Amino acid sequence: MNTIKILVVDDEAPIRMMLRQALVRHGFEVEEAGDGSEALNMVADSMPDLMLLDWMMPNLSGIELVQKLRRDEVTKDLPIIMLTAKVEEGDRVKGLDLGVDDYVTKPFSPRELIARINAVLRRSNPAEADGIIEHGLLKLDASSHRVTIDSQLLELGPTEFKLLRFFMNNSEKVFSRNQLLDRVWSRGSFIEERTVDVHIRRLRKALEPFSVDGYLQTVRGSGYRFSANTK
Amino acid sequence: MNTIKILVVDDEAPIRMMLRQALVRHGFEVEEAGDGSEALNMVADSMPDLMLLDWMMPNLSGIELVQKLRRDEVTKDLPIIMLTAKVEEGDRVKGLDLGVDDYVTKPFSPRELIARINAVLRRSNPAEADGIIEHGLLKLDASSHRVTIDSQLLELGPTEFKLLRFFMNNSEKVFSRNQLLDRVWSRGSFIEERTVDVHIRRLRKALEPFSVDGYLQTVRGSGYRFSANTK
DNA sequence: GATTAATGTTACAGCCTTGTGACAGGAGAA
DNA sequence: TTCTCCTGTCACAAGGCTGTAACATTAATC
Repeated sequence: MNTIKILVVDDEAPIRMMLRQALVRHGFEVEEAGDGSEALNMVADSMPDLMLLDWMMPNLSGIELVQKLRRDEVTKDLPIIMLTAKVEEGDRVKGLDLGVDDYVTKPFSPRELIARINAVLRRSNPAEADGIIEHGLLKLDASSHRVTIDSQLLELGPTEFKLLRFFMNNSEKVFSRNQLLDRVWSRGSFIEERTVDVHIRRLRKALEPFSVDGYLQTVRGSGYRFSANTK
Repeated sequence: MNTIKILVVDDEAPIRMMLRQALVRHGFEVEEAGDGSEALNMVADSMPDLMLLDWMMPNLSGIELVQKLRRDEVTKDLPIIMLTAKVEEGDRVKGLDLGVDDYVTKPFSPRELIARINAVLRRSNPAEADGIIEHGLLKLDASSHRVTIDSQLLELGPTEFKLLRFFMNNSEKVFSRNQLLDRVWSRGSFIEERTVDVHIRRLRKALEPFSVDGYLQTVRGSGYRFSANTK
């Protein structure tokens, strides 16, 4: 599981601390900013996956910060959850117009906050619903999460499944180990390049009893390639 | 694709305006009603695809409106999403009993609203309407709320029933715990993902004495799948 | 053919996911 | 009220998967 980075923006250090604690406990990576302009820098620097923003802040207010982010092409889709002390009609409407993704009103429980965060993250995901991909005897059905070869069901682990899906969606192209780590393992993890080799090996072993081999090809010095052409 | 018509029922014009704006921007067709009786007329006239209903309204209240609609054969399946000012346990339960499809608590973001609307529409589509579904030895009669396996009556709790019905209506597809929470539990509250596991377990336990197992399959790392294929 | 680098294979300890039973609280019935 | 059924959560157990290291094998260059 890749770690998700959350930027906490609040002018009060104790509250940041509390939030950090709750978030870290649930496996998120946390960064902090004490005011709006600091937040802008951090967003530019490390592009978090989600921003938790206190509504009331000195200097650059929450409103302005959100406006700025929304205007920028790069950050206009950054999921933002606002923390509000209480529901004020005026603020609410403003926030809605700006495109904030969700509100959490204080006081809130850590669990609720986590649930909201997960909901927003899930929603902002483009939903990776593919269809059925076929290459020769190999058939991969993403919706049922099944792979068959010559009508025989294959047993694959999660990573092997993702790897095979990626290759079948990008056949005939060579990918370096690093590219594969980026695109199959999803960023954020620090994994040895050689790990890819091992998973390739596992995939090959799963296919071996059925096919005459040749789907997963090694391109020495460059990486691997999936090819439907037998041989 | 057909444009989808949404009826917005709220007594406050500014809020209707705001909602209209958000909905139109996402490609929906919008109609408005300022109170319950007006809403009844519009439903009769133009049969919208979904109704967005403010819980607090003068005259005909939200409760009464829903009751009336649910009693009428023509409108008893009209998807309804309620807008509530805050989560009141009592109201929520009442609403669930009446057959409201989902809740959105203010304040909410346009994105969240749109997401909920799409979720409800998606859910109401595959006609999980009453009917008899059969998969192998399993037979589920939605109208009489009965499940039999090999002609033996099964005792299921409300949640297990809904879960099984959902799976039987969407067999062979893998659903993540979160998807299941969205589509089987009316997601007004925040529920732990692992809760799904427990209900799966309860369902399996209920089926166990009869079948040779294999209906409810675990897809490690992804979720669960219902499959009629033994194994 | 020898040397060196790259890739194939295997084994394994730890982590993560899932299975499972227990339990407290809530809602409804008696 | 008290009782019963149901539900969501937790804690622990079990087992599968994963990333790495270590060793074997193959390819490339000279």
